[in-house]
Amino acid sequence: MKKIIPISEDIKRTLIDTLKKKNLKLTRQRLAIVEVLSNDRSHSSARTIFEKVRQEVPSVSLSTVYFTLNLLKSEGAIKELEFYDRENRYESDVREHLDLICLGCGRIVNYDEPIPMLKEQVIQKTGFVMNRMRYEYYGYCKKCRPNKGLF
Amino acid sequence: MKKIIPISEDIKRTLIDTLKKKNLKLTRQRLAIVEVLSNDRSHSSARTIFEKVRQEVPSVSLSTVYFTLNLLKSEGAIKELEFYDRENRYESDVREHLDLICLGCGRIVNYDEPIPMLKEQVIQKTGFVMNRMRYEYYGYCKKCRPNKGLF
DNA sequence: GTGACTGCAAAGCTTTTGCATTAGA
DNA sequence: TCTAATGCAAAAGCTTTGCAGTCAC
Repeated sequence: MKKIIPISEDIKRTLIDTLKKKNLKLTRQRLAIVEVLSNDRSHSSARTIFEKVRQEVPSVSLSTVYFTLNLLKSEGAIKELEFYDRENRYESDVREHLDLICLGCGRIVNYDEPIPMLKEQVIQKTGFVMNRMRYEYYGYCKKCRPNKGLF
Repeated sequence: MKKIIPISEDIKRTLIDTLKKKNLKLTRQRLAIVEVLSNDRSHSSARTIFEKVRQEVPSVSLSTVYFTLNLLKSEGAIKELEFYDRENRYESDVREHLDLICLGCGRIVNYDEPIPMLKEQVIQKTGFVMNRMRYEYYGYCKKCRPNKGLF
């Protein structure tokens, strides 16, 4: 019987394996960053990740955080998202999904239901080959909606 | 018989009407910015728009360009997109569409075929009400693909 | 005429870089 | 040991802001 592994453990393992596979060092800083990333469902910014990592490794620097995030990003192990509030956000769940971005509270929630893919259609009509996608809806979540009216 | 209006004229009119409706002044700088935006199919950055406007109004400043772009953005007349090369891009075609972003040549092309909307589905399952969407595919266009292989 | 707009310079933020020091394998 | 990774400070790039002068209405 297959043991059920929580998604965060799964992600953590993927991130560590990514580093190991490339013979990259598993430093305390990197392990702490991986820990934060894999437990984070809220699409944190580099600064937020830095603050959290600092609780574990007080001496960590922002440049180390950026360096590691770029490393993981270039290996495709995490996704980077630019948003309209100027700070980039990072997420460790690289499965294809729609992000719901609340303009009220700023929260970003994954919509995990399957979404229709246009891959085939696009390549046929335009010759454009997709590597990676980004689907985002900007609007208001259930909690913030009452303050804003329905539309 | 309805006269056929090129889309850029249409957009130009919309942008100017937006300004007029809000009692905003139609300065030389703003008119030049509107002109550039409405003729631009390439999702220009603020700097690029600035360079183009400068040909018409040599004294224009970057801050004026940013100020005006933010004005039009806050009125919903243009869209701002953050991309992975650090400069934001602006587009005046606010109709819903998929952007195809080539990682080779950097070009951004609109995919104008209809795309399935999940609006109803999302609001039903999550209570999230969408205002604005963003669909993007990152990959390689027909021209750049040969250098990169199919996948 | 008057308040909104402009242009300049300077500041603000996020992200990157250079380099001496440190530490993982 | 030996090289990659770290941390610091400084730089780089994009965007915003403060303010005095200017211009559209």
